[in-house]
Amino acid sequence: MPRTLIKDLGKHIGEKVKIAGWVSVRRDQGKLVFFDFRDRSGSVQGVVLPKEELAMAVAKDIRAEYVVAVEGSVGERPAQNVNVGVLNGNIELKVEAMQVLAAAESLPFDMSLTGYNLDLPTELDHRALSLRHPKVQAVFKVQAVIIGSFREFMKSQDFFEFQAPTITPAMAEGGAEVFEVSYFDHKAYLSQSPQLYKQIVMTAFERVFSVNKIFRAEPSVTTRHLTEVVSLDAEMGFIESWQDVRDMAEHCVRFILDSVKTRCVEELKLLGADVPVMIEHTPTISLADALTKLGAPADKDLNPEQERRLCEMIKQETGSDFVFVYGYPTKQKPFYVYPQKDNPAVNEGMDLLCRGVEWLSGGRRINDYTQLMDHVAKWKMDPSKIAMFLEAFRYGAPPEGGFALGAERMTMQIVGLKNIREATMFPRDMNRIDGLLSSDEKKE
RNA sequence: GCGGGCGUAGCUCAACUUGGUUAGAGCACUCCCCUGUCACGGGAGAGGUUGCGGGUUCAAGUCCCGUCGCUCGCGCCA
Repeated sequence: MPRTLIKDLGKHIGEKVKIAGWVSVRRDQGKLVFFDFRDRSGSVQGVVLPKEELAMAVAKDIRAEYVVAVEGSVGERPAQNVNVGVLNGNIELKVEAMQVLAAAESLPFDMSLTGYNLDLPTELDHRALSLRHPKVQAVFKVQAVIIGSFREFMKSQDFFEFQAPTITPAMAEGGAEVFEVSYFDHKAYLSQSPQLYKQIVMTAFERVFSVNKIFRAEPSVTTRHLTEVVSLDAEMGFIESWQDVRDMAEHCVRFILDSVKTRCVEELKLLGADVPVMIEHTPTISLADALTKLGAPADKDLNPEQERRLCEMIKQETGSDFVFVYGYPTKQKPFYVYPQKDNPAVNEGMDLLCRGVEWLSGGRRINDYTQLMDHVAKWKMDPSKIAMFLEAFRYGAPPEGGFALGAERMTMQIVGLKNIREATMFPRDMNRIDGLLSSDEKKE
């Protein structure tokens, strides 16, 4: 008999079916035994009646997370036992035969829907198991929709998808620390950003995007930093100003939020998620104005506490959970960021903040080769280390800009998690690569 | 790197403030009971070097010092 998916059982009332999946829980009533069965499509209650002696004999030994194949008939539940508003709440599988496909040892923690409550280190130490919990699965289903709808949106805007390299030479883009790789007889580095590559590819394909892992060797242990993250990158030519980049970024984020709201209804409900509000025109404020608003010294960047306060103020004034901040000190940002024409000390870089956390950064880039070389010199960079990048601009590059989104940070904030590690299936940080590094031997 | 918090059963937590018989509970586990349960219910049982080391004391899970680990905040970082 072919396998029927659990979500389709409602179409087979009165029929004999076969399902296969995991046992979420057994409720033993003595003469009656109930199960919740689960497969990739959903859950259903099974009941083993006393007359099914063979099935009952098997059922008595089955515990949570056993993998089973079950044959039986789909029946409507007695009226008083219907669960309204739940998948298969009106039906149950009357078990006639059960086969154990794989046994499971007793679980190291409470996997029940109501009792699941783990400290983060325990959740991560047992990732293979915690990944089976509906609430954990919901987080990663939302994340898959975020990344998928980023792709969908960029393609709808005629952006070309390319694969950025992970192994890079020493480009010294400045900023973040990089991981060194032993590369045959040489040193190479893990990419901390596809920035220069996406600009190169832009000069050939005009509008480009990439979805790839980036790596940062920062000694940061915070609730919003990882050493390995998914970066959603976009770059576009023929802009007139940085506002064109902002508008594209805003449409992109709006599309992603709308996709999640329509495609992840059950997941958001299960997680009790409060999706951030994006209003018609996202408030946009210069860094200088933001600092004035906060009563902060004029020459600094926003610290985390100020980012939170700014977001709270904007939320109160406009109802928006998002705010664009633009115009950063030119010297404090990478060499490729475009300085304002009338005030070159300030650039056309921008960030998108949401509820105190940075979701996106981007802006306009320098496309004029002479100006670029001038910055390379001022930033004391070695042109031979970024020769490929410079070549793209030496031979004609349009006015351009782009942005990058952090997929894990978006996931974290959309579903309302406190720690980015919960929004990452296999998080890497200073203390952990799957297991805790402190339990390994240190390298000499 | 700096500062705070925490470390008790497989998991989540009590007991610590004010040191005092045998360190408790829920879930999980083992056994028993239950014909309509809703990630059940009832009964019994097993499960602990209180992270580790030292100190104070008649007596330390509890107070002190050290150490290791985790965690939160800052810094760094986008």
